[in-house]
Amino acid sequence: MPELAEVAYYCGCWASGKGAPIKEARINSNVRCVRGLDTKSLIEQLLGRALLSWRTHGKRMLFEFESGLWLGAHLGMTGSLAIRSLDESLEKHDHLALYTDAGWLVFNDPRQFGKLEYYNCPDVPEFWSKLPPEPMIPEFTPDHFASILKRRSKAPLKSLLLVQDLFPGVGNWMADEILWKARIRPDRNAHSLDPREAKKLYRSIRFVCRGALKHIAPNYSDPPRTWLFQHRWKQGGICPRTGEPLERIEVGGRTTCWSPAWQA
DNA sequence: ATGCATGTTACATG
DNA sequence: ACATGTAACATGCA
Repeated sequence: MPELAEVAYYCGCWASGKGAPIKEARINSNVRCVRGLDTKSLIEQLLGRALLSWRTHGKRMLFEFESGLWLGAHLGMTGSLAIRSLDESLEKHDHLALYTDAGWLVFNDPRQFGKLEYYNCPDVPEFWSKLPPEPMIPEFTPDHFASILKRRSKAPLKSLLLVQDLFPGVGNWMADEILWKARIRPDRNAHSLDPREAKKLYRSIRFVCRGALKHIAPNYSDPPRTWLFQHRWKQGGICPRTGEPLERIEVGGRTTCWSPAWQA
């Protein structure tokens, strides 16, 4: 589920727990999400400390707790965050649960492709400030984009858009949305783009990232029906621009939805 | 039962 | 070393 904007939404789900000291911490130490983690130490460190701040970068989330404890989270394919009220019980796959006066802050992930990490440092961990620019910010310039296209000229554009070091936060539905909006076939490669198409693709990336954040991040509402988003998974889905059937193909090992009459 | 899933990565291949 | 492709991971749902 979670891509750029869904991650931003889930990241905010613990907000009402801000400032509330953690009175109890539980971690399922036998799930894939915490493999290699010293869960005993993490639990000890969480106790008594309150959540101070949170931020996202692409599909990553980072939570700051008191006294220089930072909890990193990735939601994988099926992860989510929530607060469970104190009178309801925890749910299956609540792999991390932090008891506070505001409720249980939980990390839930049935498929366990998500990941939790922690860091001890007074300020934001070093690696965080070195992450590549997200597509919607000013630092993601046309020149930066051009250098990506030049360096990775042979991969199908659909695959390229999914590389997190290049387009942090873009996932399967966003990549399809971007290419549909730009009217470019998903199996084209960067080498085949003329300057006009490259410019169109750049603008589409920015439009989709910003639009997703605007529509989805505040309360998980769907983007408008003018987007491919609302049509892409339906059986017999119709392209909102042409009225013709959407098609599904596999590109770079991922299911890809596109509109043959619309994308060239 | 079968096939598939909005993600990442270790490993294989060119 | 670099770019790209494939399998594997663990669970739920149609």
